[in-house]
Amino acid sequence: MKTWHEPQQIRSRARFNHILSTAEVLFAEHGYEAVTTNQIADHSGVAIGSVYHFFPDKEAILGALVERYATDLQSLFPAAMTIQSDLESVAAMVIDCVIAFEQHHAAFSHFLYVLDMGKYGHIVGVIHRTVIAAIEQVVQQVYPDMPTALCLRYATVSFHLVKGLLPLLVTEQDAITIRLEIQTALRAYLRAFLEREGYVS
Amino acid sequence: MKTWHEPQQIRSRARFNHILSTAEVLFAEHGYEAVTTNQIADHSGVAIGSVYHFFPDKEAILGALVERYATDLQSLFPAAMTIQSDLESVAAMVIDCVIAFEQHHAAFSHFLYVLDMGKYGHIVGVIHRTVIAAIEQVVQQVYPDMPTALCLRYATVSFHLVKGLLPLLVTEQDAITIRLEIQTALRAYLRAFLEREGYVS
Amino acid sequence: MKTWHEPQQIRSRARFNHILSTAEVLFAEHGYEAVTTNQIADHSGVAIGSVYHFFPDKEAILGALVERYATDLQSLFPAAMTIQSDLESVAAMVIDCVIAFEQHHAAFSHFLYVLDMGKYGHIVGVIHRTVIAAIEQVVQQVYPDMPTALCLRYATVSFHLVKGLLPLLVTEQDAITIRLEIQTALRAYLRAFLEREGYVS
Amino acid sequence: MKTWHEPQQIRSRARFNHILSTAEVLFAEHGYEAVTTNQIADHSGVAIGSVYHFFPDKEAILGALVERYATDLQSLFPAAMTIQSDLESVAAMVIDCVIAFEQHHAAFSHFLYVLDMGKYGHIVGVIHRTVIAAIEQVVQQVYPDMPTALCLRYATVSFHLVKGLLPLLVTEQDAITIRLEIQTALRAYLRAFLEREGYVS
DNA sequence: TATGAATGAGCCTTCATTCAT
DNA sequence: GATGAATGAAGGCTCATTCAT
Repeated sequence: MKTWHEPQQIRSRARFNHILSTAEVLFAEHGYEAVTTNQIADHSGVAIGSVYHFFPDKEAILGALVERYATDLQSLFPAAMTIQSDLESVAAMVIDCVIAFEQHHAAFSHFLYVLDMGKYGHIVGVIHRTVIAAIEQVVQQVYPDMPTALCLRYATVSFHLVKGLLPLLVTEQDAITIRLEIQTALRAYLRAFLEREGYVS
Repeated sequence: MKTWHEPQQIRSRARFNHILSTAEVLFAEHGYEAVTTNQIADHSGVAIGSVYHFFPDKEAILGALVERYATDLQSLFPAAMTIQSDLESVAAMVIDCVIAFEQHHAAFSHFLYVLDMGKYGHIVGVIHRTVIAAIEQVVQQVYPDMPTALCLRYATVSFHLVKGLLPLLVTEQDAITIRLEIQTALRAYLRAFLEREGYVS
Repeated sequence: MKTWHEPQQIRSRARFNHILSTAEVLFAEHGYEAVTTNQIADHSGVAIGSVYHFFPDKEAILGALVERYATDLQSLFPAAMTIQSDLESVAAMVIDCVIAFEQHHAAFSHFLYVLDMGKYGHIVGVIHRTVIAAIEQVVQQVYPDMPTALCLRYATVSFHLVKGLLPLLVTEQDAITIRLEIQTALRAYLRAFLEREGYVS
Repeated sequence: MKTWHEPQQIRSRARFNHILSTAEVLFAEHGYEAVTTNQIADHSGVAIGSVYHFFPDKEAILGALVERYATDLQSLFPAAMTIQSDLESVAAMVIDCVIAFEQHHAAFSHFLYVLDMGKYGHIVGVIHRTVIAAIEQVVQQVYPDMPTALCLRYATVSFHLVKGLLPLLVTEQDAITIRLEIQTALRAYLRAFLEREGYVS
């Protein structure tokens, strides 16, 4: 039996979102594993039973948050990217987009950089797939005759390239320089990739 | 004659190493957090008390293993590499070196890719620093007049670039293609970096 | 004209019975303890609050169902049975009567065989008493001058004898043989009892 | 990994038995389901962790107790029964044996009469099988040429017959009379069974 | 030194019941 | 009357660490 409910009413949805936002803050601050469901309840000003009224288990909270992020993510990229016909300048703004996104989605970097993919990949994976799909789509639009598989490969690699570099923005002291470095790397890879595959514009 | 007395220090060190190697295998298979200290003891054929005789706590086991890896890591890049004046061909070898290293250090990829840096960075960080230092050193030798800070930056960025991309070798189906892609990215970044900083050969 | 007003009492009683029948099915399938009040509400298509409108607590649902069974139980033994002067052939029918009853009262065997009497005896006990009273009455009619206490004792013992044996019908593979065995036991005890007490026909 | 241990040392075995005996008393008094593992720990004067050091989970405590009972059961029946060549007099003492057994095994009747067989049959079943096997063996010895299947059937039915009647000793006020009644029933069934199958002595 | 039994705080989850709407 | 979101005590179990032998 489903003892939990996807909220339909306004009141319910407010509560649902409230719990989710509380969890978001806690996840961002202490990490998913370190946060207990009772903490989420307490900080939400809600009984633990209410948390389990909305979510079947702890992982479902993670899942709901990820889904929320994935939704927001979909309205993030296309808007900024599709207009540009120049892939290089697209590459330039991707990083800024992500950084901006992180600002308004407290737990995003935790999901992206620290959560164990082997353990939570089946949940967090949507984020990866969403971003990769967005990149893929842009590339496909600019190079309509590029094979899908190739688009996907480029999207996948460049996504992980940026994903691997972004944490340096926090780790290293000179964020501005790092941002430049990431752009350099991303653009360099793009150019090399296109050249190798014979798509030199 | 006390010939039957095995020197205590040696026996001790053997036990220490044995426990560590057992932990290595377990960490590699199940991940650091999932492994219990009692498991390590059992699989080592040693009492849990003995584990705590050698290591003050669980993190110390991680620390010792990381240190062992850091030591081995110093001979990561063969001497031949530094001789190469062509950094591009060096870049080509780096990936193979790391892959080879992973083969003989079961938990390496777990430490590098999945362990939460926010939580264990103070322990695992040595690995990062060691590899980065190695890269830095190679670059410094090829470009003796490049400022240290710049060398370090290049080393740091390229390290994270590769670190971000390597997991794809396991995730994606066509490992050979991925390896090519990583090399492309690494070389492209190197070239762009040198060009931008005015070190065009 | 308020023809569109369904009489409240009837609607109420219908709801009551509906909930009860739903609970019956669930109890039969999963057992009383395993079924939650929310499950009963959901499967009834009724709000949990409504369940508690009709029943003060979970045990009251059990109680109402038991009472319903107890009522039906009073017509357990067909009128024809009492006419029979031969108690042995009566004994032959008893088992079939109970089996037939079980068929139309899904949770009956659960109440009779698995529910903890120490915990729910004060509720389920009615069933026992009703059946025993029915048996007692039959015996009394056939042997009008048998002391009530003796009738009661016989009824009690033979009831528990059958109750102890009936579950074998489900447990053991050859139900037909088992049914024969139960009849043998029941009749043998009857004969021995009558003989011992000096009621040999 | 087995985090719990079957105790080998004397100290350990004492603790193990102590916990088990505490559980026995609690099970007997409140029933298996009502007793919490923490209660067992508290009443044992032991930390909850110690309980889980010896038993993998709550059901294992039940299992260990059942096994202990099954062992004791095996030394109970043969001794008393095998000597007698007269099955009827054997039947006479069986009840006394069981009653005596119950006196020294506090939770026995709870296991036998109230524990849900559908849920715990896979654990408690050993008791059933042990007793049935004992009866079967005795019958086989007295009637060596009776088919095994028939022996088993008799053993099974007579076991459940007694099992169904024994609780009356506690429920009803006149225990002596009930005991007589049980013996009557058991003997009557035995005689009828033998007669029907053509084993009249 | 080596042993391994013992510890206990704390985690995730369930479910009968209430009460404001 | 009907609704169903909200409650929160309580339960089974884990595991890093200690310490008496």
